[in-house]
Amino acid sequence: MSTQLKDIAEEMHQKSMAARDWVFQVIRTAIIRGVLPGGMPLRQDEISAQLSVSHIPVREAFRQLDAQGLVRIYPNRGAVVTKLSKEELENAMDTRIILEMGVIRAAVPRMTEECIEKAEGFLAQSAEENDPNKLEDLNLQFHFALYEAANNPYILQLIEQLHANVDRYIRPYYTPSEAYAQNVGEHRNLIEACRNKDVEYACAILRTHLERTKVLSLNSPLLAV
Amino acid sequence: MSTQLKDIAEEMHQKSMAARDWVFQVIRTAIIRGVLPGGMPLRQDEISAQLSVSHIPVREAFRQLDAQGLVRIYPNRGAVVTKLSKEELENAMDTRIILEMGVIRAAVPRMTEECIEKAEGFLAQSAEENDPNKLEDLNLQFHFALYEAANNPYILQLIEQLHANVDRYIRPYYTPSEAYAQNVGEHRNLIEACRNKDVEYACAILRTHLERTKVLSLNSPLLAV
DNA sequence: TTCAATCATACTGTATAATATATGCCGTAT
DNA sequence: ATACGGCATATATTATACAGTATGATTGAA
Repeated sequence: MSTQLKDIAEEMHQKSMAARDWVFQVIRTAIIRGVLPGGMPLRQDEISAQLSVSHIPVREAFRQLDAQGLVRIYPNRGAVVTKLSKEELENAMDTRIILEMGVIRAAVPRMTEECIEKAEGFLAQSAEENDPNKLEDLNLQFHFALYEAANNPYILQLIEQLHANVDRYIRPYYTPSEAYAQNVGEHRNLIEACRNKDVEYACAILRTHLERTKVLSLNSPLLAV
Repeated sequence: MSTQLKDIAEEMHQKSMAARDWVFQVIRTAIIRGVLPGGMPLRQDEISAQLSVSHIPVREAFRQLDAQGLVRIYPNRGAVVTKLSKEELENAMDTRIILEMGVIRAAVPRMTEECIEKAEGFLAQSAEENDPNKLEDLNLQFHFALYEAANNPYILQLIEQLHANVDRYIRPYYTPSEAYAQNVGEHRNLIEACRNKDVEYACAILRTHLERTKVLSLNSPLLAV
């Protein structure tokens, strides 16, 4: 685990970034990718030693991670990587469906050809990609390219945050498979509906897509008992 | 301002609570109530002196407040109470509408008589209350009593967080007035729709209610230019 | 007036220490 | 055997002091 965390640390090492933000991003990425598994205790001294910072920025990073639901801080006992129960994941996915259905409804009427072509670009890239991490990123970028037309940064940020919480349980399915192929087909249909400004059809496709993703994710072995 | 912040500090000082959580709640309440107005810089030394803690828990509280959108941290410059622009408030209110419409749709079919009576209780209390702060709390409790039937704590927490962000701009209207009387009427209708398990009617009432609140809030003089 | 150097202020992070709390162990009492 | 209360240890939490640094304002000269 130690070496993997440091790898991510190297990868995240941008210039002119405050230590706390850097620590935050390193841990966040590690959690999303599953490098730090759900239920794992994060000891501040250990993290601060591994990342060569003091425990102060680590505490602040924990605090922000807690606010975003990626870790949970137990008072006087430290931070633990969040491990969702089946009910909690179901709640999160239901919330995600509500948000994404709401945003697509607002987005379709305002969709420009530029948006659509951007989304098509990500879809094309994902056809040539095999790395599951990259595939998941491309999937997210595809959806967000469409959602951006809604012109509501606030809700996009909520969706992104929600995505970070459930990604771990979906990621295993983002690999060449029957389920994945079905995803690609749905994405193509979604683009066509957007291009035709067919709000109801776009909503129907997206709902089917998200409901299927929800069912898949609920079978994840990573869920808490 | 100093004295008022200390008043809230006293009020919040209940059971043994970690300093950071205490600081967080004090500042959060002060912001929601408008005691700390939008745009006001929060200097960590000043806050820590006023609340008799060191700057460490204050920084952590700032971090959490930032994650919840109540303050914005400018790197190396400190925290400033968030002041929404008209566009940002509109985005937040649109998001709120999407979330609350989604949750009421899930809640109505599962609504028990117990839920409804609980909501009616809050409604009755608000008829005898004049303090705007208390009225706003009762309003929130009324809505949440109904939403709880959806059995989705995750989305409730999102709605609560969103509410904390927009409350300031709505609070001025929670005072005996024509607009407020209209609110009460809408609330009564909403309860009847819930009792009849009339999902579509409940959604329609709530949408009207929220859209009206949105329009009202957009007239707030507290908005950023 | 304009631009650049300087300065003051406050944030950011480190190091260290003191305090508080949780947990497990052990012994005693019921 | 179980329950309760101390005790030791590990860790979190906070305080304090201090060094480093970014930012905005000010100053002063061209």
